[in-house]
Amino acid sequence: MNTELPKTVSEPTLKRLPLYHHFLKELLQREQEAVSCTDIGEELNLDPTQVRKDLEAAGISGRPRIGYATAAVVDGIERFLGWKKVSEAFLVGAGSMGSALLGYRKFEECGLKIVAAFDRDPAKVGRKIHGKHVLALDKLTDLAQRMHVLIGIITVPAVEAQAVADALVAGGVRAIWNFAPVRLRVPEHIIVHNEDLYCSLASLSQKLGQALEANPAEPVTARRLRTATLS
Amino acid sequence: MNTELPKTVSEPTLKRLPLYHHFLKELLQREQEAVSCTDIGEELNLDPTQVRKDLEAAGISGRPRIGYATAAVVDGIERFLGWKKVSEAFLVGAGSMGSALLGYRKFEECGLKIVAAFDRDPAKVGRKIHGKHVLALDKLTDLAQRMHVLIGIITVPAVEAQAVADALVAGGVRAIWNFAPVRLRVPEHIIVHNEDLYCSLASLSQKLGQALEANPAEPVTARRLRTATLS
DNA sequence: TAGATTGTTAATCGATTAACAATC
DNA sequence: TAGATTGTTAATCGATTAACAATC
Repeated sequence: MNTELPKTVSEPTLKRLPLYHHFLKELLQREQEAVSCTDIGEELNLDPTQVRKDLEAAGISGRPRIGYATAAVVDGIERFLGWKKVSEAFLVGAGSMGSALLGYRKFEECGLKIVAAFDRDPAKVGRKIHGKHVLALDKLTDLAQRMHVLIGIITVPAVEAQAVADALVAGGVRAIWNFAPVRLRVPEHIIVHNEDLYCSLASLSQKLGQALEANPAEPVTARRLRTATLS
Repeated sequence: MNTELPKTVSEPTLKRLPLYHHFLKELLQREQEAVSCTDIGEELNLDPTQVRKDLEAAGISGRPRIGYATAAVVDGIERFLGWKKVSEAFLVGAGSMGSALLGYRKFEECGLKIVAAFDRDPAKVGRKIHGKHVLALDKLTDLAQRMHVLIGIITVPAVEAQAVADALVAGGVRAIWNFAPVRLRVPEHIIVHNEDLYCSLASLSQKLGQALEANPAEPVTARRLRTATLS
């Protein structure tokens, strides 16, 4: 009876959809009711055909000659990305990165509600960060199970990440957003997204090196000035 | 005279190299002097041929039957990624995310040295975060210019990001690591890397939604228990 | 009607994977 | 020598881009 085929959508497409969403929300505020792929492409520096393909993948259609109805696209993207029904998450590791994430209020508009944080450090347990309770790490699995929390966010140091992942999986979590610079070993059916800043940085670093090689800068005299300035 | 052709290396490859680096450093500590692509692939769940191709792209070669010399690979990756010569960076936006990044000490091992932070907020200016001075935002361009800083890290709110990018570019920065959820408009020769958490989250969220549709969980009775537990 | 824009199919491009020869 | 592993070329796969028909 279900006509919808579970065609999977490519990662690049999934990451572009929020960009469209963001732009179209702006257009909505300016009360622009229709938009073409060309408009979107120009704003975001993307090929119009690619935009059209992405929207099609998200199940959104427009009308020849008219374009897409702005509100319909916004709504369609939200629905497609699962932003309508918010999932609860536990954040593990209330360090500086964890605390920063606890402060991202817009996550809730993107289907993610962090309901509690966990930390090993007794000094942090019992406190609140950005309005969220910090609980003891050893309660993680049990609470995840009882509360049927679906998402785990890992912001602990690398060495602890695997143990935390195990605890989350034991607690029945279905997806893990991993900020620790390690590859986690988890059962196949668990969705893992790695947010490894060192990997991103590596790519930036390499490109900068290439660019500097091709077109160096910074004469030595300037270097000397620099040292004087900072110290 | 320069035999090296500036063949560009793909983004996926660049992001895998740090993974190899991390694993091989571990092997080094265990004094394992040689390693095969199969070993690496098994550890990181990657195709051995892909590993070999990646290493080749980084200009690293091994020996048939023996494998790769662990130390040589570690060194080769560091050299290739530009981790040997550290570039200085300014971080703009000393909020929670900015502060978190200021605390990442390992960045220096990856070619990135954050030398100062900037913020609009007078209450933050003059203070130190993780040992780095917070300076007034209006000094950004001038200081970047005089110190020949090459990298800018943007951790300000979305609305301010473009202005900050402009200031960084005016200051002569060559690369921008952008954590604000906006697409920046910068001259062509500037390298921009977007670290848009909402885009990453979107992809996670969509996949979770798909997975839940295929295999739902969480009976209503459990939901009720949950509410009782938290409040 | 004419023209702009979507929808859709085909072509291109690039990355991954497979096959196999070279080599220690 | 035999066998394991690299190096390298070919095949596959998937995403992007181009071409063009359909349509309002």
